[in-house]
Formats: sequence, C-alpha cells, structure tokens
Amino acid sequence: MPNHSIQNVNNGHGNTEDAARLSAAYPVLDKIRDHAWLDALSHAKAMQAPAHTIMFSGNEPCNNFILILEGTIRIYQTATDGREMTLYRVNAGDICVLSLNSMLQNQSFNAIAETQTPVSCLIMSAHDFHSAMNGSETFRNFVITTLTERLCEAMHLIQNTAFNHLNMRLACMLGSLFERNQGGILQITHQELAHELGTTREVVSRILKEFEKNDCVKLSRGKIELSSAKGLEWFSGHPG
Amino acid sequence: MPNHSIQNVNNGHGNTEDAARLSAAYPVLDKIRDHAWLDALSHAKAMQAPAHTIMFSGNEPCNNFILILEGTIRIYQTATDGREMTLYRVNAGDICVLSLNSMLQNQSFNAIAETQTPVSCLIMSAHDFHSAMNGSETFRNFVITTLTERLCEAMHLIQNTAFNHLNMRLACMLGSLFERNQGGILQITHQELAHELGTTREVVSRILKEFEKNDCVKLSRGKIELSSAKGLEWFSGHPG
DNA sequence: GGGTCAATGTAACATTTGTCACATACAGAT
DNA sequence: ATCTGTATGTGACAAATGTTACATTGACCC
Repeated sequence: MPNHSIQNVNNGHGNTEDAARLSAAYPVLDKIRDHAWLDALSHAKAMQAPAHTIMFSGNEPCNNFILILEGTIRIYQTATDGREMTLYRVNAGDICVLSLNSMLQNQSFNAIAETQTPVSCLIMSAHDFHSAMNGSETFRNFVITTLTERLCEAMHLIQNTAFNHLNMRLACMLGSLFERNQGGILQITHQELAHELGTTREVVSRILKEFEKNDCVKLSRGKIELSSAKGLEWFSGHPG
Repeated sequence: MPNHSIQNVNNGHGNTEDAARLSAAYPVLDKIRDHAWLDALSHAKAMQAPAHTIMFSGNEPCNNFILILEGTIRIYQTATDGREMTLYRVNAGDICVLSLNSMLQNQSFNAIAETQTPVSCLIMSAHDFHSAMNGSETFRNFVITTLTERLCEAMHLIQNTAFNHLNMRLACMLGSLFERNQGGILQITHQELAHELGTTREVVSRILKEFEKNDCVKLSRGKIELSSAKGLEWFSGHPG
C-alpha cells in the first residue's frame, strides 16, 4: 500500500540548488525576467516526496500550483473491479493539469496522482500563480501550451482506447517504451503494463506470449527484450 | 456527403445583431471592458455555415479563433473501419479547443469538426486573439477555464470508454439526452447513437431492444421514448 | 396503391476481452 | 538447499462486442 506522507523539506524560497534544477527542467521558464513571475517563484516552497506517495486523490482538491524539478508522477484512474488505467504522466518540465483544474474551478476529475519515483517539486500558492499568469506573457503561454498539448494527448488516448484492439495498443506502448529506452531491455512487469492500458494481467501475458511466438520479443521475469530486427520493425511501425 | 462550403456573409466587424447574440451566448465576455478585447472583437468577422458543413478536418490546420454565436459543432474521430466517435461538442458560449491547439502549436489532433445545425460564428485572427489574451485578464481566465473543463471532460470520457460496458455507456448517454430534453421523446437514430459511442448500429439496436424488454423505453422509427417511471429512474441513476 | 429509401429487427457467428483456477518459475532471504 | 513471496504461464470458460446477411417496417413521393 503506497501511502507515505509528503515530506516538506524546505519552507524558505528555493535555494540555489533548486534554482539550478528549475532552470534545467524548465528552460522556457528559466528565461522569464518578468517581475511577476520572479516574485511568485521566490515565494514557492520546495517539497520532496518518496516514490509511491499518493499526492492527490479525487476527493481532496489541491489548491497549489506545482512545478516538478525531478521525478515522475503518474495520474491514473481506478475502476470498481480493481482495474486501473494511466491517464498521463507529469515529468520534470511538465505542469500538473490536475492541479490547474482544481485551482481554477475547485472541481476535480476523480483521478489519483502518485509519485512513481522520488519527486522534488516547487509549490506555488494559487494567489502567486494567478499573479504570475497575469504578469508574465511567457509564463501564460507556457501554461496554455501545456494545456492544449495535454488535451491533444487525451484525444489520442480516447481514439486509441475506443478503436484499437489491445494487441495494437500494447504494441504501441512497447514501441514507445523501447524508443525511450533506445531498444534496451525493458524492466516492467505484465501487471504494470496492464495498469497502463486499463486491462488485466492475464490478458497482457497472453498477448505478450503471442508476440514472443512471432519472434518480436523475448520474455523473462520482470523484463522484456527486443528479440530481432523484425520485432523492432513491428513495434516502431505502429506509432500512436 | 456533407461537405458544403463555408459562407462568409459579413466581412465588416460584427453588426448590432451579432453583438446581441454574442452577449447572449457569452455573458462572461460581454462584461469585458478591456480595450484589448474590445479592439480584437471589433476586427472579428462574422461567418455562417449551414448544417453538416465540415469546418476542419485533421489535415488543414485552422489559424483563427472562433466564437460560436448560434448552433452546434460536433467534433469526432473516425476509424479505418468506418466507425466514428464523438469527442465533444462546441455550442454557443463555448470555445473550440481544437482551433486553440492548431493556433498555438500548428499541430492538430486528427479530428473532424462538422456543424450539426446551421452555425453562425465570429472569426478572430490569431494576432487579435493573442492581443486579447495579453490585454484582458477576464478573457484569459475564460479561455483557460474552458480548457481545463474540456480536459476534465476528456478524462471522464476516457474512464467511461475504458471501464464501462456499452449498455452502461448507452444508458448514460440516454440519461443525459432525456435530461436535456426534460424527458421528452428523443428524435435520434440508432446509427447516430452508435456514432456518439464509437460502436456500430447493430450493437446499439441490440442494447436498445434489451432496454425496451426491461420496460425502460419505447422504440419507434427515429424516436426513443421513456416508457415508465422505472425507465426514468434507471437512466438518471447512472450519471456519467 | 405501389415504389423507394432509410431505419430497424434479428439470428447466427467470429473475435476479443475478461475471469477463474490453478501450475510453474524465479529471486532473494534464511 | 529450502522457504517464500512475486511474477508468469496456461487452459477452460463466460461475457461482451463486432460482423454478416438478410428480413421487415415506416415514411414519403408519385
């Protein structure tokens, strides 16, 4: 049961180390010289959370704006039968649109945000966020661009879920994982893949076995390996 | 084949009739007195399109911002096998987030926007849109609020598509249609419902017949009627 | 009335996905 | 080496959905 508490390590404004990480994670924001943004940023608080911390769940809305300096947060939904499905991830350099929504409308979409790795982030109050939005065009554009990007991704996810069969969806997922990993061996369990796609472990195992029979991958405990150029071709041939 | 051409009726700035309709459709925007917004608005062009006009499809990006004065646009995706699925609708008072995305990033999500009814709208250039965004906090908040709302809806749609069976999804859809129609007789074909949900006509017919057997609805050509309090209860009991 | 087109009904079937109940295999700890 | 928990393999089955191929019905026009 992953449910550690969030560790608020630093209550002052970000220190130099934080500043360096912010700059690395958000090159766009790093260039902003608007007073409103710099001011809001100086009031932000640093915070760290270990892996597998639940940062929000549907019920408790979050009234802060969050900038990820390091680590990954996974946003997912759960079904009554225990299945779960990843909606998107927030990495360093991204914005948590979940928090945006609850800030702006005090309405949450019944999802869970859980750190996948240790995360360090900056927390900005709703008030500071609004003044940064009003005072800095660059910041504003960054936020809106991120929002529309996420919206596009969401639409693609809808299309993919509604129209494609699981074997295709799994192939796509493996394709992008292999790509991110430059073809290296993936360290992931069937259960984790099932949680990405919103299905069950047995179904993933069955489809993976089919891929193995077709000489696309080699399976071992907790690992998936590309077994041939044929496999590479197969997975990269199905973008989406 | 619905593919009429868009009729550009009015090239000057909006006339008094347009202004009245804008005010009715967008009460929030109507209150804005910021010069930037009023200026941008005065350059907007009025445009009308008959029902079943394809306003954009995936390929051609749209470089204008659109305000709907009257009518409804349906945004949907199509699959290779001919199925299609509604992603969302844009009504008077809404913003077409599709156009936002292509304006900001010149990247489109492969969807089709088709007028469902005759539509009259105002078209604003990307340049004017940006100056309104920069010069009016109210307009800005309106745009961002709409974006996050859409994002929430998209997430709900994902959850619904991934986790719920078609009979539930159809029940939800009928529930909200009956609600919007205050329980009156729905004028909709099985094919249209199938296009809403991303499935096929036969499947919808089969499920509707099941509902009829359970005394929830009465079916006739092009119409669906609530047949009993039981039906009303059933459909309203499954929000989503 | 008869013709015509769109909408619906329906049965049989194929496929896909989910579920259950295990067996087996692997890795790390003792 | 044995134990133990997690991960995987697998077959049989159930349920949901998609597909095919028609028959039937209703609305409208002539």
